[in-house]
Amino acid sequence: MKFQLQATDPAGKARAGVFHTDHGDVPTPIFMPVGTLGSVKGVHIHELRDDIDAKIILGNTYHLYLRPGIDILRKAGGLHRFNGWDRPILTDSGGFQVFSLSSNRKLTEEGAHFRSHIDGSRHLFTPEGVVDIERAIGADIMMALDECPPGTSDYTYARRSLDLTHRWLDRGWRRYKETEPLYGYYQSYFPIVQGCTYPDLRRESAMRIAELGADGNAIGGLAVGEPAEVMYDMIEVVNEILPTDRPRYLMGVGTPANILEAIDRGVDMMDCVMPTRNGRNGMLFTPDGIMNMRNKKWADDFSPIQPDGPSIVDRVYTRAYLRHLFIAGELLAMQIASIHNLAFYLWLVREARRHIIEGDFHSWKTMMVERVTRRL
RNA sequence: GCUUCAGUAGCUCAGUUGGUUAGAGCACCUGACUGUUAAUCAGGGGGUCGUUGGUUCAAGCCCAUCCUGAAGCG
Repeated sequence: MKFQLQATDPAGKARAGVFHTDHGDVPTPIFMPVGTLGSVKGVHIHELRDDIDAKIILGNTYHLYLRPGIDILRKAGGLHRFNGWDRPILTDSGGFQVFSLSSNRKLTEEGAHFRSHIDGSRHLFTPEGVVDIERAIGADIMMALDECPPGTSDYTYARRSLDLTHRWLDRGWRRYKETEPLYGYYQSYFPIVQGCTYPDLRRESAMRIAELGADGNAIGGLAVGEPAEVMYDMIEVVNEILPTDRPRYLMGVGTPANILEAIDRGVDMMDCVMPTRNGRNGMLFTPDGIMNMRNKKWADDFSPIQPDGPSIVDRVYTRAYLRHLFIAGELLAMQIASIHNLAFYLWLVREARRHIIEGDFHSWKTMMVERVTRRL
């Protein structure tokens, strides 16, 4: 059994559990820092493990395939040996990159044809090929190749896209079952629910995905422009159907409030670039609200970033100093902000888990959502 | 003292044969960012165009004057 459910919130659908991997256990709910190219931007492994206490990080198939390339990752013995991270790694399939970032791509039944954003070279991602790449990367959790359609897609497009994603899923799943890990440890394969903002498509997709019996199931195609309430509705629709004895992974979400609302609706895993990207751009997430560290009001605030914060950076650096570093364009500003934000996100899900186990998650969540959305 | 060149936004500078509310980059202030092509992107405030006078329908631009700075010559 890969996943153990430990507690369910009596007032909602929030769950606490543990996902077991050969690189260690992941307590859920969990937030997973994004490390697209095999590095969480601006954050050392030491900080990630010992200060932030991240339990699992992401890598990206598209980016790692283009650079450094699969040969290098095979020679290295997988991404864990390459980047020094000895805890679990999840790889996104690259579907999101191919579809939302590359303007020069074409979809066929076979797969996704695209051109490298680095040198313009032509490539083809098939569901089978992506499994092979993820085997070479050595991810503990491999994501299926899907199409992530725009949030504005009409029903006809959403219908066609979903059917293709399902056919691709069958092919990827078959390849997954036919192949073995390269480095001696187990790898899971997570399918992804799509269906845009159409409840019937979401239900159909969730049923199709549930039938596979994968170690975990993902919800994709959300937070792509639709209102948050619509996203929450789609999560509810899908989680009515996805099995309760497997973790549910909401891809690419989100703000601290999004994360709490998702957990409240039975989501167990999440990832997002927000804590690192927004951190690099001067935004800090805290239990008391959002701070833009470039704002003048912090110029002479010599109090710590967050006096009782979970990270060392919260306690040793002042707000005035951090603002100075941002205004001066110092690298350290981005490092401090990234570490702070990730430490906060990990603290938030640890607290969520604690409250689920203690049985008062729902009321705690309501209070926290109000707090974390304030502007400081 | 003479000659030449230069004075336009906080800084460095554009500014056509004179022709609408004088522009850029940086800086400053403020937003945005959701399975990372992002130390990125967007917006805003800010100018008696060195001074005074003249020519002209109209002057940052032409003429004179003075002020300031740089270079060269005595």
